[in-house]
Amino acid sequence: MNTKATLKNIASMLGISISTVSRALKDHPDISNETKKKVRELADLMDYEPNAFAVYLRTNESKVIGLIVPEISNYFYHSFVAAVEQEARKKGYSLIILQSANDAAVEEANLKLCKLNRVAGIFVALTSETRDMATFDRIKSSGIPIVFFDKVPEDNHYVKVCLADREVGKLAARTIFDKKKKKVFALFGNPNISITRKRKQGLVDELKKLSPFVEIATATANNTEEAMQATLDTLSNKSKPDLIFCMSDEILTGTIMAINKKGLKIPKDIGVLAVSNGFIPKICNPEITYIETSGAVLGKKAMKTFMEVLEKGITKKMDVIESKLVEGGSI
Amino acid sequence: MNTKATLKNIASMLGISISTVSRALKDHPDISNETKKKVRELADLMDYEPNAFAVYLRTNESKVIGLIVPEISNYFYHSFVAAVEQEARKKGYSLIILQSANDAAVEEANLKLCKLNRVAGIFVALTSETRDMATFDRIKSSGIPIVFFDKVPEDNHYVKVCLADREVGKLAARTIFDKKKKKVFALFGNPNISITRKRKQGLVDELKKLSPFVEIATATANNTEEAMQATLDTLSNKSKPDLIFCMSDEILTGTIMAINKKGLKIPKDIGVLAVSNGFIPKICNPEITYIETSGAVLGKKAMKTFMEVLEKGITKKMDVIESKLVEGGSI
DNA sequence: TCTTATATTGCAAAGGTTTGCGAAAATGTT
DNA sequence: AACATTTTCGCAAACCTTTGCAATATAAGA
Repeated sequence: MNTKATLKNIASMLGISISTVSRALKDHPDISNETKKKVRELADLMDYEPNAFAVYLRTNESKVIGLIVPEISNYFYHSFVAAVEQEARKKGYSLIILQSANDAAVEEANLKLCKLNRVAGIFVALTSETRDMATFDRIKSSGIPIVFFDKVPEDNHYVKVCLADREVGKLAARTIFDKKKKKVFALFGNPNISITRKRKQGLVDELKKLSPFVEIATATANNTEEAMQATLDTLSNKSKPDLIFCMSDEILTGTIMAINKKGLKIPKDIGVLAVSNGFIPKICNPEITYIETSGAVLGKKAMKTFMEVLEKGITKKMDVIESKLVEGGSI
Repeated sequence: MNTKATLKNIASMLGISISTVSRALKDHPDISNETKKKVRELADLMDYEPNAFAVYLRTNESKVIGLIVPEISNYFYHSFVAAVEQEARKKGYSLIILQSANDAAVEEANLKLCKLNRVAGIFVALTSETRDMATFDRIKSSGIPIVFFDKVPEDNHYVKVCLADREVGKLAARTIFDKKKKKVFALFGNPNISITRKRKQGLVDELKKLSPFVEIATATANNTEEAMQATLDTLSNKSKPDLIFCMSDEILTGTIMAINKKGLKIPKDIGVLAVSNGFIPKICNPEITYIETSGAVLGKKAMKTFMEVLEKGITKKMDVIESKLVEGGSI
């Protein structure tokens, strides 16, 4: 390994001072063109890159964003992550990605890690176990902006970017009503998280409002496996529902497996309506009708909000993404 | 914000020197238990965390790993990412995740970013466009270990972790032969990457060896869309194949969509055999028979290899993961 | 020629940590 | 009591960059 490419080495090789080199490289007006040229040439030759750690240490501004999700390998989140990564790069940021494995303790450890890495900001989707927001509050008050997305806290003194969850529920209700379904089995995720409650409320309330004659049964499942089991149970009843509503891709996956296992045909034997980003619905036959929730769109919005927070020092805000119905052939 | 939690502040508050505080916190034998206790208590109280950047600057050892994939939101990779993240955390590392969007230029930019962030090491799955390994070589010779996974370079002077691609092809061939299929349409990904070539070779050669009577046609597709189109074209021929082999989940997705569009039934009208991590095969009806390739397993292996490289300074190595057949009902 | 303004450059401190080495204090040994 | 050991701690340099301010050189003006 040759001499390391540092300001110091460049300076000594050129017989000028470190500060001159530093300024030359950032095109500071104080430096003569001649010197700039010399410096740039040698810097290029040596493949100089400023030491990000030293820069941070001096400027106290890191260009890394922490991103904490319950699980990356999950339907919605990886498209969110992909979008954020892309947007972040455009702004010169990189991403440190952490998974909380739906465990509040791991989530806390991850927060620590973010703090330790002095990230410029943190994006978080809460676990369903998260009760205590104290750590978040501490970090926030230590000056690191936090943007919550998707699984957000209910209090409104945070910066949040999420889906119009209640509207999602309502839209589902209206679809069910329009399609004249009479007996609905609605399957939700973990009841602790706010999006579950909101989607459920939206669905149930709106459905009641639209018609007193639609029967609705609800259940919750924490993962695909449970969703499959719950669906199997329901389908074994003497009086089957005529439509199953699935709150998420995770749930939908389990439901589809169950329906397949039972040998039932969609939509002849049973209808399916899901909330999804569309990937799974589109590989089914017939395609599943779904209410679209795009991780990519949410990701872009989240990054935009983050930049605003950074620039304007906002501490509370709630951005909401609208959803729309995408018709397949499953109802 | 109170006084910042730094060694300096702790030292001055306790009336001792910075070095004593530093050593006390890492349980250095030179320091008396009494002092250690005092220091620890105040440090806890102040919520002290060492400044990672300063530590790095001093020690030249960062605890961040760079991970570059063509796309996160893709079938195989996000489970790989998830696994690596988990293993990395156990070892005290965090992950910076970058996407190369299957663009060699972006890949290069990402490499730069890794270098700039002085990562401890880099995991890379090459894009199908990557021709020039010069940047990789430069980084490697600058002392940053690189572990290639899945889409690896062919030269054997790199550290690689990959699937037994040729074996995957052979296993597919044996399966096809066992199931007595006569007319195979094999759909592969981008022909530039080595795994495509290897899988194809394995399949074609083995099939020839097993029986001269099996007809095989091959095609390539760069994405789901192209795979669907290619499948549609084949299925429109007067003489349909009796089995379609899909090299990856991406391809499989397109093929399934095409089969659905055509209204064909699996396995009655056509058989399907895929290489997959199992997720998509399991939500199909009937479940698709596939040769398993687990991103999670590969991820664990990659992390293990990385630690070896770090500790023993290995510069060339090739780890291979075996695969097995998982029977569904699609053949 | 002397002053004043302008264009260039260098000095040095700061940011927080680690660590080799030397200093001081405590303890042990005759 | 004099010396040797051991225990405990502090000094200061180094890692690399940024930046306010001072310094020097050059050009312009009188």
